[in-house]
Amino acid sequence: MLYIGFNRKIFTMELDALDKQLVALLQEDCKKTTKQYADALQLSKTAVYERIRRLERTGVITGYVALLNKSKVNRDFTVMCHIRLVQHTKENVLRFEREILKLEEVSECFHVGGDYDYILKINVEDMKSYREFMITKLTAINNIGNTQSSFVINEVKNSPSVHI
Amino acid sequence: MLYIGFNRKIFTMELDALDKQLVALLQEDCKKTTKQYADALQLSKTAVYERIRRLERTGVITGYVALLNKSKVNRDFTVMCHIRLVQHTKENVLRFEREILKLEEVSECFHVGGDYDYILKINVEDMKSYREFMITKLTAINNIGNTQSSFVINEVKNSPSVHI
DNA sequence: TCAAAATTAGAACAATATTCTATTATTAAT
DNA sequence: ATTAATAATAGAATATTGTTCTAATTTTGA
Repeated sequence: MLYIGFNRKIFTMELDALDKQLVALLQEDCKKTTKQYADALQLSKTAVYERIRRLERTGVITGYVALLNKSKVNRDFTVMCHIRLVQHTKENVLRFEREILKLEEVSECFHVGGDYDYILKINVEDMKSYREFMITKLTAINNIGNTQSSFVINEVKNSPSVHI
Repeated sequence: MLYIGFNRKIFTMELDALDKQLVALLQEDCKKTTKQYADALQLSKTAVYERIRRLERTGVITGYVALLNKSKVNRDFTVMCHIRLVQHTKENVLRFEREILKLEEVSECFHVGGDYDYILKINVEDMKSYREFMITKLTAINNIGNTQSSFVINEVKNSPSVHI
């Protein structure tokens, strides 16, 4: 697979069945010992070690992070916020996205097609702090047309991993 | 902070400034050495080691995972799918959520208030596979009223971490 | 103010990651 | 199909880091 262009993917690394199994395990828990992954895959420590290094080197694995229980840190009030811009000039779009990146309450932000222009996931402590966030930070950004907030009643599933 | 009830949080663990710094570091990169975190926090290895263990033991940290570059594994076609149910009986809701949990293409699913009942994040290879997913898996679930798919044009921000 | 409990530092030890060498398997060209 | 070159693997050797231990220090609560 070959793409032309600047900063685009040049090729898709071929992952064999063992790589896929390994990636699945690492997406579940990246803190097991090499030996544990090796036993699961019926390979030697070295084989697994080299495969992980290759996945890192080729950019398949981008990092390793700790996950938190949001309720334990008082950030379990989640809102999906839909935003419509007034005007879609390139400058407006870029400036909006730049401003959003500064907001620590926003954990996800997607530019989408359809009814609204952006869908954001926002994590705060409670409704009061959401209101505060809205009036002092979000709507302070220029060029926002209107917003629609969908409050999360229940997190059915929330995983950073992708099935391959 | 104290709550009454079954399966609710009993107390919120008090995190001091060092804990918060540490959690922030671990959410960025959980594979550094204890010594590296210790240097950053101006603490000894043991102090950091014990703090991490406590964060794990008290459930603040729920796990450690590898993050992937979705484009490298051909799962960079992302769709935010809004779903309305026909009927909201308890059984219908539970059955719907149970079915959603089985779908590996769905990485996030939130039960929300507002215009729609559920907002899903779906990761597949391309539009063709999304169509396939829609007609064979998603709409095969009973009790779905209608859906609205917002295709992601650009991921402005997509992080599993929360700012505390 | 004092005793009890928790936190921390530094050393000692155990476990694991990483490197090295040799062997085996895979690939690509003839 | 054969062979040379390359890549992947296993097992041993080494280096690094995680984990435990002990003592000292700080914090907490009466």
